[in-house]
Amino acid sequence: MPELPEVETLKLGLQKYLVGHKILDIDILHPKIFYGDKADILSAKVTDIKRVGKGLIIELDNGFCLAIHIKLTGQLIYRDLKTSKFAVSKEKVGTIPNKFTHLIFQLDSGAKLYYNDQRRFGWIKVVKSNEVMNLPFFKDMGPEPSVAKALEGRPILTLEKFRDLLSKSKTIVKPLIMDQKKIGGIGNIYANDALFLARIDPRRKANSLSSSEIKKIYGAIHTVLQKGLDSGGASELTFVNVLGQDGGYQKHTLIYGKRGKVCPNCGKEIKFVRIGGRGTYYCENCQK
DNA sequence: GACAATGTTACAGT
DNA sequence: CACTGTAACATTGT
Repeated sequence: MPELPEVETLKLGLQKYLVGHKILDIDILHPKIFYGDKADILSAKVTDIKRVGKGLIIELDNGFCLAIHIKLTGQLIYRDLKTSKFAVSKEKVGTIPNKFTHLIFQLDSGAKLYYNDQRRFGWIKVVKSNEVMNLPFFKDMGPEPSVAKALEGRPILTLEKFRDLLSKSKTIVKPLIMDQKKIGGIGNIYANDALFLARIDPRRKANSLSSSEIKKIYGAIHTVLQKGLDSGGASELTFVNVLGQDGGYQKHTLIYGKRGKVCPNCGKEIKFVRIGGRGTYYCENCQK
């Protein structure tokens, strides 16, 4: 997914194009994706879009909201008279709607919001606005790196909190920073790149890291997330922005995905191992 | 065919 | 309770 920079990219796009629109109807082509009663939101108007970690919230003006998680392969694509003229990513979207389109939100003035999802892991839930943070995925979400604005009131990942978290955990550092209950928003691409940038071996135990190493990782996390955001996200699998266009970070990863290639820092071969079930790339020479 | 893929959760085991 | 590993969800690409 869509990790924090990708979801933030979507959020900004939805804010620009969706706010002010009324939801007239929802075509549910695949029921597994949609939870709740669509009658609760018909003719409601979108007032704002929020982000909680890798989750999205579409706020409505009738006391309800839509909580969204696009998991690995979800897409939210907005089309109206104007944006229909923009070309969508030929490779990641093709035509719209397509065989992976599972929900179509019919908006006023003929605008539409499409939810596509190749693997159908994602979900969209109708929830009362004042209960949305009770959803397990949102309730347990850890503090947010401060590169992008999250929902008001969400805790921020300060260096002190980060230091406290790492120094008290016996877990391996890479799965720890990817644990959404510990930190909201970091996934496999940015975890790999942040640890490479900080020159830390992803297999290190968190509580073995020195104070200055922790500070380096903290800085590196913010640097790579910001870079991801500046590139409009990473379109490694199927991610596209709200206009259906590719992001650029996948072309600029530091080490993620470079299996069999050489380290950009020292030229030695990049190692690939599995840590916590996830593909992990690192340079034995540079990351200690 | 085998294996891997930006995520999350449930469960079994240590 | 803390932590690790595995499978599951479904599909595509190498």
